[in-house]
Amino acid sequence: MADTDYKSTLNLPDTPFPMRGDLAKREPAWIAQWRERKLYERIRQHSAGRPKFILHDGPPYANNDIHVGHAVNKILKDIVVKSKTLAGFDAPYVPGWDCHGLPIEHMIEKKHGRNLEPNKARQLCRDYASEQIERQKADFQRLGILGDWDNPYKTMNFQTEADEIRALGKVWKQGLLYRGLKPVNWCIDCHSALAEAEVEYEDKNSTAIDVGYRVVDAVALTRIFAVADTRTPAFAVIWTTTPWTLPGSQAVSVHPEFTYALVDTPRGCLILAADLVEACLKRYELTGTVLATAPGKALDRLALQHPFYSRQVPIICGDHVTAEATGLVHTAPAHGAEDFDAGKAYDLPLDQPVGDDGRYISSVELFAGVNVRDADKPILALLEQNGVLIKSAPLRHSYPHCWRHKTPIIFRATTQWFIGMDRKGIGAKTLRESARQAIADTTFYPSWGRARLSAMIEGRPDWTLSRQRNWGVPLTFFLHKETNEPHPDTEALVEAAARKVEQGGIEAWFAAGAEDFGVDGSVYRKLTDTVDVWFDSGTTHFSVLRRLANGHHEQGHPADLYLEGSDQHRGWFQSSLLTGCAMDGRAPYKALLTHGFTVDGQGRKMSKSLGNVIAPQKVSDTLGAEIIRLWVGSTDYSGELSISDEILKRVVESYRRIRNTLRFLLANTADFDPAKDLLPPDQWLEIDRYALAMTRQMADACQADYERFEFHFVSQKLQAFCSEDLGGFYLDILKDRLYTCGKSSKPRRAAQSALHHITQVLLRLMAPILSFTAEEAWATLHPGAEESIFFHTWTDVLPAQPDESAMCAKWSRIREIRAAIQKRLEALRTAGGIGSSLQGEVIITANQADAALLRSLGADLRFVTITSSATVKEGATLEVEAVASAHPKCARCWHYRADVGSHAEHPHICGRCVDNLDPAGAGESRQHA
RNA sequence: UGUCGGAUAGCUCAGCGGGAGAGCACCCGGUUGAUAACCGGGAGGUCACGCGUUCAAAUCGCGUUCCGACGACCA
Repeated sequence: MADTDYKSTLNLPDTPFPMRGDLAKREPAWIAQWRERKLYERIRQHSAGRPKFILHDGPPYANNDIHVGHAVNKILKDIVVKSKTLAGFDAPYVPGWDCHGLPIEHMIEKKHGRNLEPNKARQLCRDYASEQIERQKADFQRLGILGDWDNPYKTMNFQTEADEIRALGKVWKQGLLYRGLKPVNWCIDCHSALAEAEVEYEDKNSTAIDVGYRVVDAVALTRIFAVADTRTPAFAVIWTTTPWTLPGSQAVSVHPEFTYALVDTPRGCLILAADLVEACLKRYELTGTVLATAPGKALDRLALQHPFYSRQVPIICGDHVTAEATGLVHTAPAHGAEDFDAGKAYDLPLDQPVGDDGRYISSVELFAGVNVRDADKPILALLEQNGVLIKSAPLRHSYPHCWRHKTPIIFRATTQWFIGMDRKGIGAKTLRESARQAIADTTFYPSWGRARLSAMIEGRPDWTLSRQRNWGVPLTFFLHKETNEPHPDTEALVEAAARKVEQGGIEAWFAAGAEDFGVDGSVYRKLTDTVDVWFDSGTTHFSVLRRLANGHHEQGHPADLYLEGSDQHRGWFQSSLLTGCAMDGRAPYKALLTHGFTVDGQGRKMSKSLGNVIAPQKVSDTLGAEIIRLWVGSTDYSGELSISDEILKRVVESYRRIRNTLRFLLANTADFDPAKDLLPPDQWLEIDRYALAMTRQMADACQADYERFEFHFVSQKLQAFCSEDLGGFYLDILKDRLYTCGKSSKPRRAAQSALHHITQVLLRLMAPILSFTAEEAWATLHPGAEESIFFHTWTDVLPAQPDESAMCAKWSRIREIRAAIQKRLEALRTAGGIGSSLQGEVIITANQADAALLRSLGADLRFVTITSSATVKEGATLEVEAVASAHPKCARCWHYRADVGSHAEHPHICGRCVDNLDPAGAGESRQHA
């Protein structure tokens, strides 16, 4: 036989599983196949009857295409659901969408104008939301997210709208809902009140002004300050950054405990907080002398002249006044929460000078029709003209903005519906108290989420629930036209409204008249307000989770997990908590998991102007969705998630390693039929059993990582396992046995048995993250079958071995010694002594224990070291001698052996190859490696 | 301005009181029977900075800087 012919006698790897994934091109076909074969439904069937794990989807808002943040969120959810499925749970996933609310209504207004007939507007909103949902849905599915995509929940489904009305009824029944007049966050562009969750702080340029309110009663002033006379007019000086609130000014507040000074200046006598006199005078560029001081409470009710109206306003006392600026605060009850409270205490008029559109109403002298945004200039001019503008200066400060419009909001007193935080509800506890308890009963991943949510609940004001908009679920109440009291049959009427909405959607409520509910329309009026859209998603635990087996879904309540970005502590986590506590006295979730936001490689936010935006659609189309999945799965999401082209490139490299390891496993078990060829571990070689032990430990650790939702540890472990334990050790050593031993020989079948188990475990462990690849490999293992990795669990795969820990200890030491050997061989190689390590022979000197360890491997030691000969000597310290073999190279197994040529029939191969080639013989015998 | 979180190799991340690590990238070499793969070796970090506690600190404490989240600054 010629040298080259021996190659055909080897068992070389063979598999259709390609080395390159070609992911971007092939993934869509997988997704199509999953849909056709109804993979999600079939997983449901396979997991029927198992304990449930309910991840309740936080609904993304049905507007705009998805960005990386969406991708991160959905992929994390998908990893959770899939890992729970593999862990032996029945873990359904029903994606949802948040459909009502201003942003959509605004889009429609932009497109079709503001004066649409309300029902027409609602129809357009509905259609628009549906379109957006379809776009987002396609992108989510493209990421490999498995779920009930044909039956998602939408907050605009009639059923869901109706159930939200029922939820509202429940909150009302608990006595937590009330109607009240008070200043709320108001967005001029929205024409609507905003909830806390819709307000964000941004820097704004304002004009900060110091305004003098002339003291009307000079006699009273001299009495208060115990001075003889103030020859000049006296002014109480206030400082404000919102000149537009001055038309609403009804008082000037001082702190009762502060000391105030009467300061004689060229501008007249100024009343300022004593501690701030110096700073103020400097700011005003004035000189002055303090004539006298008096406590704030002595100024109480001193009459002042409004800076440009004829009315007089009093000085009042309030603890909200701080020792800043002048120490006096102008007070407009319609424009601030504290002002409102102070106004209430002093029975001040609650005039509302600003209308819905942000313009002063017609009764406002001098400024009727002026938008508050344009009011600074005329007001300043007027103050100047009246000689009461003491100072004005631009100021850049942080100011509340509408989170949708990014425009500054105003405070404006309006009549709204609120959910009271401190009203007694279930169990005679206030909502705040229930929420506090519910937070204590919730598990947080990571743990600091608890402190964050608590702090928010402690500090938050009542929930402003009503909106004066069209595209939202209505507050289905009837109020008495004179008393504004709700109808006595409110509970029944809410249910009647819910039924109507169940049939015809929210449109049905708006279309109906009071008489349609048997209510006397001459006495009661039907509300047309809608609820804050946060109430929609905040009640999905009721409208979606509670709807057991009624719709397409059978879900559970409370949910096991809510998983959202950290912004949802003030959003969905909180709105759901409050409605849960209001309705059930508990949170609708058992645990909360939160992830950070996505930033670029330098830690900067993604923005179009920076050009650092990474679109998930683009990554899917170039590198493949699998790469985004692996990126998510290998990032610590508790902080920020960095993504950039370079980072993605690294992820691709890391993916290749795992994929190729898989390919090797598949290629070397292609001829292996576990039904016929699988050997039990006690018939394996020692190193195979060690490989099994390693795999088991790795699997245990990964499963624990999944359990704690720490997926990046899983990715890290899989990567390290493939590289170090398999590629760099076990598989490298195994090649000789797999290739050169008889195809069906016991040593080879033992190796394949181990590889079979490793493959099974590896695929299960990677499947939640690398779903496309795991399914592709699974299909390779089960050609033509209606199979899926997700029909299986990872709980019962690996046989346990009794001596695992001893075995691992032993082989760890062997690997350490092996590293020393490789170092020595490398030196020999660099010196030109050898090329391949098989060209080398090693003599290992080791202490007694190590020597015993190595000798226990017998003749198989040379296979572990991948040399042609390895012998052991006992000595004091570990030393390795490596030399080039003097023997000829076996043409078949490439080992350099003395017995090459000793068989006449096979003059170019070694003894064991001769044995392995003998069809009648037993083949070579191996015990250890 | 407050609270919390983070700062370890080019990248992603471990380590959390006693040797500074892994994977990927990089350099060198081997192999050509995992081959647009695989194996070996190497280089690369004053573990943000400073001060403390300790026999010993990346690891504990305090402070500083930077980054981030969340509050507040609404009058």
